[in-house]
Amino acid sequence: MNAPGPTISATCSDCPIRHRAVCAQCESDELEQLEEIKYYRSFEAGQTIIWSGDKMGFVGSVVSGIATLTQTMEDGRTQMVGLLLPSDFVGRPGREGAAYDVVATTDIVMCCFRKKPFEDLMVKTPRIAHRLLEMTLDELDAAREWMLVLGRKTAREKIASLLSIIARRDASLNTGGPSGPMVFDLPLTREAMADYLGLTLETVSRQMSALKKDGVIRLEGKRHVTIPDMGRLMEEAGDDSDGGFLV
Amino acid sequence: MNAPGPTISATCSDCPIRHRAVCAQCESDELEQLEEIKYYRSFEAGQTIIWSGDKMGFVGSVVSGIATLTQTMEDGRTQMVGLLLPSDFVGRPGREGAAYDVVATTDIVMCCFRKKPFEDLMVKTPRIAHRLLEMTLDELDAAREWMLVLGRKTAREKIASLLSIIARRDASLNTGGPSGPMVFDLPLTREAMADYLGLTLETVSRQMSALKKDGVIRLEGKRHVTIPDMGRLMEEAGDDSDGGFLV
DNA sequence: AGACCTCTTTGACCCAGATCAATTGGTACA
DNA sequence: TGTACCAATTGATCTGGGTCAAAGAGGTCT
Repeated sequence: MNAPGPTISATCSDCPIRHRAVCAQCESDELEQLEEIKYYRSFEAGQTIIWSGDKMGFVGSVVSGIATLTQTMEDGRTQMVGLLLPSDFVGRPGREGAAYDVVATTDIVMCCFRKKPFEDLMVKTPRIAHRLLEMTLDELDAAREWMLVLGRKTAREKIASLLSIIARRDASLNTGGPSGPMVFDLPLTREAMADYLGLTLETVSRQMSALKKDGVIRLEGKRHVTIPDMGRLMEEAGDDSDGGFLV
Repeated sequence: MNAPGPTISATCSDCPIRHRAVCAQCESDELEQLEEIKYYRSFEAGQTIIWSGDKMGFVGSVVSGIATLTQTMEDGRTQMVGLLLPSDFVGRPGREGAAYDVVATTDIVMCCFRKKPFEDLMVKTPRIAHRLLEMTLDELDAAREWMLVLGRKTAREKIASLLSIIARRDASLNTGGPSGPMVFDLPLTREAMADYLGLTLETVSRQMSALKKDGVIRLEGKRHVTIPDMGRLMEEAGDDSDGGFLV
């Protein structure tokens, strides 16, 4: 697909692998070993990184950019089943094939580990295995939280839920706490939002307009969003507990 | 809640823990150690086994009966996020609180391990940790498969999807292969089915009647189901690949 | 500047599934 | 044998979101 990304100069110290993904609590010698089998790859917006059913040669995490996990029915209906933001992990150690398409939504850089050596390392260092279990449990929680969104929320609540997730993730990476207005650029087209939420793009557009009219969000251009009152948004989303869900 | 189940005479040899859950590939001395911290509990139909937010003192797997994982919004809307059939595992090693309610749908017997000793054992025996990672990845796949059902399928397809899951799970436990008609008892009320599928109970009832009228299923009484042609049911479900999804 | 993109918004209409309500059937209990 | 209770069915009507169609709003290329 793509040559190891020579375009970026990232070193492990700015690679999110350090603070959120695999080696969060690793000892330095374990980090060392991860370093040795690490490499970078970059993909352009729109490119499919992994096709469902393909065998995956690597695992890794997102350094910059956005990707999505998508499932498609034969007649073309698609449902996004996961959103990969910087520092999120992709891959199924111990599994052969991919279960869904992974598609780059923006230009994206990934920090990869070849699968075989990674699995070997995992066997030798239980700490990495435990960390992976933890990450997988997080993803499972997020997936189940999302099942509630898909199954029971209205279109307006769905949009609000998605915005609040993106806002929180964005904030935790860039700025300080969630006090005061939050500002971010939507990394998704209306169509991608629709695929995530089980809606049509027209409904997404209408509900965005409605939330704007009601002052819940402010929009400059199509993508630049300001959220004056995060609490208000979360009420709209139907989860009043500021409950920590994580995508 | 309940005393360790003296009502059952199960020994580990008939406990599903052996063939599908934690110790599937364990050595005998590891099994030995699991035996030591194992105990049984039983719950009555309708009883809540664990409340969302409670701290959970145990992990375990279902020996007999059915339980569900359920999420509830403040206004009472509920979404079932998982179905626990015999041999399924519950619990989040390394996590404090439960993320959702676990409710016994029928009378149920569980094979439990106290959490602390189980976690200790997990640290000592990487094989158990790996087995857990595998199980969690399975659950994640199932959850994401279900996201497609919730987000993109019609009511009829949803019902067919649920029936085909239950039929396959049931068959793999009781009879031989999936050839010839399949027969089973629905372990869920129409309301529970609705909560699983993001529908109302009336819609579930109507679609069950429609599938019956069209000869896709046969019904005796309210719960006893015969599926004359499994392939037909799977077409109705919208997944034509006989794809292995596992609840 | 104009032609051509792709993404987005908005309007008009329709329908699958929700809602409200009445009826049926089974079974437990007195 | 009646009444009380629950799960399930079925009917009538309403509505949120889908569908189809037309425009607007930035971009980019020549």
